[in-house]
Amino acid sequence: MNGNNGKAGTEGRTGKSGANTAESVKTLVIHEAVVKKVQKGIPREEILYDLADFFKILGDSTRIRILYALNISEMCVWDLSFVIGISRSAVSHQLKILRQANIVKYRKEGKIVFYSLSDEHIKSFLDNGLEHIEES
Amino acid sequence: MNGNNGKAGTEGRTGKSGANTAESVKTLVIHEAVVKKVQKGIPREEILYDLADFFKILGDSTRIRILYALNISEMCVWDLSFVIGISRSAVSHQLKILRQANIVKYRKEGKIVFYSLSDEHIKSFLDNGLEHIEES
DNA sequence: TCTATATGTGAACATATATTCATATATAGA
DNA sequence: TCTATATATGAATATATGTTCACATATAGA
Repeated sequence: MNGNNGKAGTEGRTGKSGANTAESVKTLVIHEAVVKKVQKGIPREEILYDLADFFKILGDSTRIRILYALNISEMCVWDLSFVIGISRSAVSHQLKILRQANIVKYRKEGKIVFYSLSDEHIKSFLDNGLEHIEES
Repeated sequence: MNGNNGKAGTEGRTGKSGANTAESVKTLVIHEAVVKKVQKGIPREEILYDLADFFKILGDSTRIRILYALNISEMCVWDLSFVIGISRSAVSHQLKILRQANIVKYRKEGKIVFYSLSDEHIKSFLDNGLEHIEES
Protein backbone atom coordinates (compact mmCIF):
# COMPACT_ATOMS: atom_id res chain seq x y z
CA MET A 1 0.00 0.00 0.00
CA ASN A 2 2.95 2.29 -0.62
CA GLY A 3 3.30 2.14 -4.32
CA ASN A 4 2.95 5.86 -4.75
CA ASN A 5 6.33 7.12 -3.90
CA GLY A 6 8.34 6.67 -7.02
CA LYS A 7 9.70 10.08 -7.84
CA ALA A 8 10.00 10.78 -11.56
CA GLY A 9 12.50 13.06 -13.24
CA THR A 10 11.45 16.03 -15.32
CA GLU A 11 11.44 15.74 -19.08
CA GLY A 12 13.73 18.03 -20.97
CA ARG A 13 11.96 21.15 -22.10
CA THR A 14 12.36 22.22 -25.69
CA GLY A 15 10.41 25.43 -25.29
CA LYS A 16 12.11 28.78 -25.24
CA SER A 17 13.52 29.87 -21.94
CA GLY A 18 15.42 32.78 -20.50
CA ALA A 19 14.51 36.19 -19.14
CA ASN A 20 10.90 37.17 -19.59
CA THR A 21 9.14 40.39 -18.89
CA ALA A 22 5.62 40.34 -17.54
CA GLU A 23 4.50 40.93 -21.09
CA SER A 24 6.40 38.24 -22.90
CA VAL A 25 5.41 35.56 -20.42
CA LYS A 26 2.12 35.14 -22.17
CA THR A 27 3.81 34.00 -25.34
CA LEU A 28 5.74 31.15 -23.76
CA VAL A 29 4.64 27.57 -23.81
CA ILE A 30 5.35 27.47 -20.13
CA HIS A 31 3.17 30.08 -18.56
CA GLU A 32 5.53 31.22 -15.87
CA ALA A 33 3.12 33.24 -13.83
CA VAL A 34 0.75 30.32 -13.53
CA VAL A 35 3.54 27.86 -12.84
CA LYS A 36 4.96 30.00 -10.06
CA LYS A 37 1.56 30.55 -8.54
CA VAL A 38 0.85 26.83 -8.54
CA GLN A 39 4.27 25.91 -7.23
CA LYS A 40 3.71 28.32 -4.39
CA GLY A 41 0.22 27.17 -3.53
CA ILE A 42 0.30 23.41 -4.04
CA PRO A 43 0.47 21.38 -0.80
CA ARG A 44 3.82 19.95 0.27
CA GLU A 45 4.95 16.70 -1.35
CA GLU A 46 4.56 14.80 1.89
CA ILE A 47 0.99 15.95 2.27
CA LEU A 48 0.22 14.98 -1.30
CA TYR A 49 1.59 11.49 -0.79
CA ASP A 50 -0.39 11.12 2.40
CA LEU A 51 -3.50 12.21 0.57
CA ALA A 52 -2.90 9.74 -2.24
CA ASP A 53 -2.25 6.94 0.24
CA PHE A 54 -5.39 7.78 2.16
CA PHE A 55 -7.55 7.82 -0.96
CA LYS A 56 -5.89 4.66 -2.23
CA ILE A 57 -6.98 2.83 0.89
CA LEU A 58 -10.54 3.96 0.29
CA GLY A 59 -10.24 3.01 -3.37
CA ASP A 60 -11.00 -0.67 -2.98
CA SER A 61 -14.52 -2.02 -3.02
CA THR A 62 -13.92 -4.51 -0.22
CA ARG A 63 -12.55 -1.86 2.10
CA ILE A 64 -15.26 0.57 1.08
CA ARG A 65 -17.92 -1.97 1.90
CA ILE A 66 -16.29 -2.69 5.23
CA LEU A 67 -16.16 1.00 6.06
CA TYR A 68 -19.72 1.81 5.08
CA ALA A 69 -20.86 -1.21 7.06
CA LEU A 70 -18.92 -0.02 10.09
CA ASN A 71 -20.39 3.42 9.52
CA ILE A 72 -23.66 1.90 10.64
CA SER A 73 -22.48 -0.27 13.50
CA GLU A 74 -19.41 -1.85 14.99
CA MET A 75 -19.06 -5.45 13.86
CA CYS A 76 -17.01 -8.56 14.42
CA VAL A 77 -14.96 -10.14 11.64
CA TRP A 78 -17.44 -12.95 11.17
CA ASP A 79 -20.38 -10.61 10.74
CA LEU A 80 -18.45 -8.39 8.39
CA SER A 81 -17.53 -11.41 6.32
CA PHE A 82 -21.18 -12.43 6.18
CA VAL A 83 -22.55 -9.01 5.34
CA ILE A 84 -19.95 -8.28 2.68
CA GLY A 85 -19.89 -11.77 1.24
CA ILE A 86 -16.18 -12.35 1.30
CA SER A 87 -13.98 -14.79 3.24
CA ARG A 88 -13.04 -13.97 6.80
CA SER A 89 -9.41 -14.22 5.83
CA ALA A 90 -9.80 -11.56 3.18
CA VAL A 91 -11.73 -9.38 5.61
CA SER A 92 -9.00 -9.79 8.17
CA HIS A 93 -6.32 -8.82 5.67
CA GLN A 94 -8.20 -5.67 4.73
CA LEU A 95 -8.92 -4.82 8.36
CA LYS A 96 -5.22 -4.94 9.01
CA ILE A 97 -4.66 -2.33 6.31
CA LEU A 98 -7.45 -0.16 7.70
CA ARG A 99 -6.06 -0.56 11.21
CA GLN A 100 -2.56 0.45 10.17
CA ALA A 101 -3.99 3.54 8.52
CA ASN A 102 -5.85 4.41 11.72
CA ILE A 103 -9.14 4.32 9.90
CA VAL A 104 -10.65 1.63 12.09
CA LYS A 105 -10.16 0.67 15.71
CA TYR A 106 -11.17 -2.47 17.58
CA ARG A 107 -12.08 -3.84 20.96
CA LYS A 108 -11.88 -7.44 22.13
CA GLU A 109 -14.60 -9.28 23.95
CA GLY A 110 -13.43 -12.77 24.61
CA LYS A 111 -12.61 -14.43 21.32
CA ILE A 112 -14.53 -11.86 19.37
CA VAL A 113 -12.98 -8.69 17.98
CA PHE A 114 -15.33 -5.82 17.26
CA TYR A 115 -14.21 -3.29 14.71
CA SER A 116 -15.47 0.28 14.34
CA LEU A 117 -14.53 3.50 12.60
CA SER A 118 -11.72 5.17 14.48
CA ASP A 119 -13.29 8.59 14.90
CA GLU A 120 -16.02 11.03 13.90
CA HIS A 121 -13.73 12.56 11.33
CA ILE A 122 -13.70 9.37 9.30
CA LYS A 123 -17.45 9.07 9.63
CA SER A 124 -18.05 12.54 8.27
CA PHE A 125 -15.57 11.93 5.50
CA LEU A 126 -17.43 8.81 4.43
CA ASP A 127 -20.73 10.65 4.57
CA ASN A 128 -19.20 13.37 2.47
CA GLY A 129 -18.03 10.91 -0.16
CA LEU A 130 -21.41 9.27 -0.28
CA GLU A 131 -23.10 12.61 -0.86
CA HIS A 132 -20.68 13.37 -3.64
CA ILE A 133 -21.43 10.13 -5.47
CA GLU A 134 -25.16 10.28 -4.95
CA GLU A 135 -25.28 13.75 -6.43
CA SER A 136 -23.67 12.63 -9.67
CA MET B 1 -9.53 1.58 -13.58
CA ASN B 2 -12.37 -0.86 -13.10
CA GLY B 3 -10.69 -3.56 -11.13
CA ASN B 4 -13.14 -3.34 -8.30
CA ASN B 5 -16.05 -5.22 -9.56
CA GLY B 6 -15.24 -8.83 -8.95
CA LYS B 7 -18.08 -10.15 -6.90
CA ALA B 8 -17.09 -12.72 -4.34
CA GLY B 9 -19.20 -15.57 -3.04
CA THR B 10 -20.05 -15.98 0.60
CA GLU B 11 -18.12 -18.43 2.70
CA GLY B 12 -20.05 -21.26 4.27
CA ARG B 13 -21.00 -20.46 7.82
CA THR B 14 -20.37 -23.06 10.45
CA GLY B 15 -22.11 -21.19 13.22
CA LYS B 16 -25.49 -22.20 14.48
CA SER B 17 -28.42 -21.02 12.46
CA GLY B 18 -32.18 -21.27 12.51
CA ALA B 19 -34.92 -19.47 14.37
CA ASN B 20 -33.76 -17.08 17.02
CA THR B 21 -35.70 -15.16 19.58
CA ALA B 22 -34.63 -11.67 20.49
CA GLU B 23 -32.95 -13.24 23.51
CA SER B 24 -30.97 -15.99 21.89
CA VAL B 25 -29.54 -13.72 19.23
CA LYS B 26 -26.98 -12.41 21.64
CA THR B 27 -25.39 -15.80 22.05
CA LEU B 28 -24.75 -16.38 18.35
CA VAL B 29 -21.46 -15.77 16.66
CA ILE B 30 -23.37 -13.95 13.99
CA HIS B 31 -25.15 -11.10 15.67
CA GLU B 32 -28.32 -11.09 13.68
CA ALA B 33 -29.73 -7.81 14.88
CA VAL B 34 -26.58 -5.99 13.91
CA VAL B 35 -26.30 -7.81 10.61
CA LYS B 36 -29.86 -6.94 9.66
CA LYS B 37 -29.42 -3.33 10.67
CA VAL B 38 -26.27 -3.02 8.59
CA GLN B 39 -27.75 -4.84 5.62
CA LYS B 40 -30.63 -2.43 5.72
CA GLY B 41 -28.57 0.72 6.07
CA ILE B 42 -25.52 0.09 3.90
CA PRO B 43 -25.55 1.93 0.57
CA ARG B 44 -26.51 -0.02 -2.55
CA GLU B 45 -23.81 -2.13 -4.20
CA GLU B 46 -23.68 0.14 -7.22
CA ILE B 47 -23.10 3.18 -5.05
CA LEU B 48 -20.36 1.41 -3.16
CA TYR B 49 -18.57 0.46 -6.36
CA ASP B 50 -18.86 4.02 -7.62
CA LEU B 51 -17.42 5.26 -4.36
CA ALA B 52 -14.52 2.84 -4.55
CA ASP B 53 -13.84 3.79 -8.15
CA PHE B 54 -13.93 7.47 -7.32
CA PHE B 55 -11.53 7.08 -4.41
CA LYS B 56 -9.30 4.80 -6.45
CA ILE B 57 -8.86 7.54 -9.02
CA LEU B 58 -7.81 9.92 -6.27
CA GLY B 59 -5.53 7.26 -4.82
CA ASP B 60 -2.57 7.88 -7.07
CA SER B 61 0.10 10.43 -6.30
CA THR B 62 0.40 11.64 -9.88
CA ARG B 63 -3.31 12.25 -10.22
CA ILE B 64 -3.44 13.82 -6.77
CA ARG B 65 -0.67 16.21 -7.68
CA ILE B 66 -2.42 17.08 -10.92
CA LEU B 67 -5.65 17.75 -9.08
CA TYR B 68 -4.19 19.87 -6.31
CA ALA B 69 -2.29 21.84 -8.94
CA LEU B 70 -5.49 22.40 -10.90
CA ASN B 71 -7.16 23.36 -7.65
CA ILE B 72 -5.03 26.50 -7.80
CA SER B 73 -5.25 27.31 -11.48
CA GLU B 74 -6.16 25.83 -14.81
CA MET B 75 -3.05 24.60 -16.61
CA CYS B 76 -1.89 23.21 -19.93
CA VAL B 77 -0.35 19.75 -20.23
CA TRP B 78 3.14 21.14 -20.63
CA ASP B 79 2.91 23.26 -17.48
CA LEU B 80 1.44 20.41 -15.51
CA SER B 81 4.26 18.19 -16.64
CA PHE B 82 6.77 20.81 -15.54
CA VAL B 83 5.19 21.51 -12.17
CA ILE B 84 4.69 17.87 -11.29
CA GLY B 85 7.98 16.66 -12.71
CA ILE B 86 6.68 13.83 -14.82
CA SER B 87 6.64 13.25 -18.58
CA ARG B 88 3.95 14.91 -20.66
CA SER B 89 2.91 11.50 -21.89
CA ALA B 90 2.31 10.26 -18.38
CA VAL B 91 0.39 13.43 -17.56
CA SER B 92 -1.72 12.98 -20.64
CA HIS B 93 -2.52 9.39 -19.74
CA GLN B 94 -3.61 10.43 -16.27
CA LEU B 95 -5.62 13.36 -17.57
CA LYS B 96 -7.51 10.96 -19.76
CA ILE B 97 -8.51 8.96 -16.69
CA LEU B 98 -9.52 12.12 -14.85
CA ARG B 99 -11.49 13.32 -17.88
CA GLN B 100 -13.36 10.04 -18.21
CA ALA B 101 -14.29 10.25 -14.54
CA ASN B 102 -15.59 13.79 -15.05
CA ILE B 103 -13.16 15.11 -12.50
CA VAL B 104 -11.44 17.51 -14.86
CA LYS B 105 -12.62 19.41 -17.90
CA TYR B 106 -10.66 21.21 -20.60
CA ARG B 107 -10.78 24.00 -23.11
CA LYS B 108 -8.67 24.37 -26.24
CA GLU B 109 -6.87 27.51 -27.26
CA GLY B 110 -5.06 26.82 -30.49
CA LYS B 111 -2.67 23.96 -29.95
CA ILE B 112 -2.82 24.33 -26.22
CA VAL B 113 -5.29 22.44 -24.04
CA PHE B 114 -6.06 23.93 -20.66
CA TYR B 115 -7.32 21.60 -17.98
CA SER B 116 -9.26 22.55 -14.89
CA LEU B 117 -11.32 20.90 -12.17
CA SER B 118 -14.75 20.07 -13.53
CA ASP B 119 -16.83 21.78 -10.83
CA GLU B 120 -16.97 23.34 -7.41
CA HIS B 121 -17.98 20.04 -5.91
CA ILE B 122 -14.64 18.51 -6.76
CA LYS B 123 -12.85 21.55 -5.42
CA SER B 124 -14.58 21.36 -2.08
CA PHE B 125 -13.98 17.64 -1.94
CA LEU B 126 -10.25 18.16 -2.46
CA ASP B 127 -10.19 20.89 0.18
CA ASN B 128 -12.00 18.53 2.51
CA GLY B 129 -9.45 15.77 1.97
CA LEU B 130 -6.60 18.16 2.54
CA GLU B 131 -8.10 19.28 5.83
CA HIS B 132 -8.50 15.69 6.88
CA ILE B 133 -4.85 14.86 6.24
CA GLU B 134 -3.48 18.05 7.75
CA GLU B 135 -5.39 17.39 10.94
CA SER B 136 -3.78 14.00 11.43
C1' DT C 1 1.32 21.87 -48.54
C1' DC C 2 5.12 21.50 -45.37
C1' DT C 3 7.01 22.20 -40.82
C1' DA C 4 6.98 22.89 -35.97
C1' DT C 5 4.69 22.33 -31.85
C1' DA C 6 1.34 20.53 -28.26
C1' DT C 7 -1.15 16.84 -27.01
C1' DG C 8 -3.04 12.01 -27.28
C1' DT C 9 -2.60 7.01 -27.24
C1' DG C 10 -1.52 1.75 -28.04
C1' DA C 11 1.65 -1.75 -26.54
C1' DA C 12 4.96 -3.49 -23.50
C1' DC C 13 6.94 -3.83 -19.17
C1' DA C 14 7.49 -3.58 -14.33
C1' DT C 15 5.33 -3.15 -10.12
C1' DA C 16 1.59 -3.30 -6.86
C1' DT C 17 -1.94 -5.65 -4.58
C1' DA C 18 -6.36 -8.44 -3.39
C1' DT C 19 -7.63 -13.00 -2.64
C1' DT C 20 -6.93 -17.81 -1.51
C1' DC C 21 -4.87 -21.50 1.00
C1' DA C 22 -2.62 -23.32 4.76
C1' DT C 23 -1.38 -22.52 9.09
C1' DA C 24 -0.64 -19.86 13.40
C1' DT C 25 -2.34 -17.48 17.45
C1' DA C 26 -5.64 -16.39 21.13
C1' DT C 27 -9.39 -17.24 24.09
C1' DA C 28 -13.13 -19.97 26.48
C1' DG C 29 -14.70 -23.92 28.39
C1' DA C 30 -14.63 -28.89 29.50
C1' DT D 1 -4.33 -29.79 29.28
C1' DC D 2 -7.21 -30.63 25.31
C1' DT D 3 -10.68 -29.06 22.10
C1' DA D 4 -13.41 -25.79 19.65
C1' DT D 5 -13.84 -21.37 17.92
C1' DA D 6 -12.59 -16.55 16.21
C1' DT D 7 -9.22 -14.05 14.24
C1' DA D 8 -4.58 -13.16 12.12
C1' DT D 9 -1.05 -13.76 8.73
C1' DG D 10 2.79 -15.50 5.36
C1' DA D 11 3.34 -17.18 0.75
C1' DA D 12 1.74 -17.79 -3.72
C1' DT D 13 -0.90 -16.40 -7.55
C1' DA D 14 -3.60 -13.80 -10.60
C1' DT D 15 -4.85 -9.43 -11.87
C1' DA D 16 -4.55 -4.48 -12.21
C1' DT D 17 -2.24 -0.43 -13.42
C1' DG D 18 1.37 3.51 -13.98
C1' DT D 19 5.14 4.77 -16.85
C1' DT D 20 7.88 4.64 -20.93
C1' DC D 21 8.56 4.44 -25.78
C1' DA D 22 7.23 5.09 -30.28
C1' DC D 23 4.14 7.03 -33.00
C1' DA D 24 -0.33 9.33 -34.19
C1' DT D 25 -3.23 13.41 -34.31
C1' DA D 26 -4.30 18.37 -34.30
C1' DT D 27 -3.39 23.14 -34.91
C1' DA D 28 -0.83 27.40 -36.47
C1' DG D 29 1.96 29.60 -39.49
C1' DA D 30 5.21 29.92 -43.42
